[in-house]
Amino acid sequence: MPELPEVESARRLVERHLVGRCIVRVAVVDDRIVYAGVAPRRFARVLRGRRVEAVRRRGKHLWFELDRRPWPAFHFGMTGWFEVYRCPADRPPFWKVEFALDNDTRLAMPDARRLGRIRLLADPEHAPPISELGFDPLLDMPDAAAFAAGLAGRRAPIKAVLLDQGFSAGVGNWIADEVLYQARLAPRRRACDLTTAEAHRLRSTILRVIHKAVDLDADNSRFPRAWLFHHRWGRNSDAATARGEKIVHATIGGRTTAWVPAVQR
DNA sequence: CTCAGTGTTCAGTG
DNA sequence: TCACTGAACACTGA
Repeated sequence: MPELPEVESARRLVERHLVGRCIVRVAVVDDRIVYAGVAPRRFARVLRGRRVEAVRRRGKHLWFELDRRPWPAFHFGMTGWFEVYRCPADRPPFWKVEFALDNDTRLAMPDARRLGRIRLLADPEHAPPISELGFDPLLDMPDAAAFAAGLAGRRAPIKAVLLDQGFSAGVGNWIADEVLYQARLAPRRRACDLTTAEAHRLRSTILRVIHKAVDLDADNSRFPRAWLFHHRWGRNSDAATARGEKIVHATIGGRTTAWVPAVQR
């Protein structure tokens, strides 16, 4: 599920259903991996009875503002997400936490692979890991000059830099590939070797792709057909874009990378 | 049975 | 110290 658009979609879901409501019960599972730095039982005890005042996001991290600190913070890893329902029987498999609200609504976070994290922090925005994030393209994208300056100090492949959450928070594997395809940049190019014009093109492409995905509520079935997204999955050798361009798969920045050599330079 | 995967962290290297 | 790379983490589904 979780890159910036999916997490923003989850944020809006929770905002619709939880803001202004009180948490009457918190159910937890005893999972010391997903719960990071807090015992699940304490997490439940501290949050019961609190009122939700706002839901915030930065990069792939999301947290609740409550009427009293500390506040819960969530990261979805690869397989986490939020589900809202009313009937207790609809509690999803692999759930890690379930909040019951004062209007019979329930919110659960399932995470099959357990790479997600649930924290309890006095000030999530100003504590690691959120405080160590770089810019968020939706919240505080730097201007063109500052963006180019950021790339100039990096010798790693541009793909690896985009994946670095300390550079661009919220960009994950498919967004990085999509943006490089649409900006016509080869993923192995060193970030510091991009020209000013290429850096500016990359910056505006990041904005365009992320805004579009968010506008579509991260529903990938509605992403434009011309996007690489629909054609990149599976490392099959006959993969091609909608325009018939050959897609190549490689490992760059430690992740599977799909790109189109005929278009990306 | 094997392996890849919409992610992050940390040890090791230069 | 910094930047970067690759393995580890943990588990499902193809």
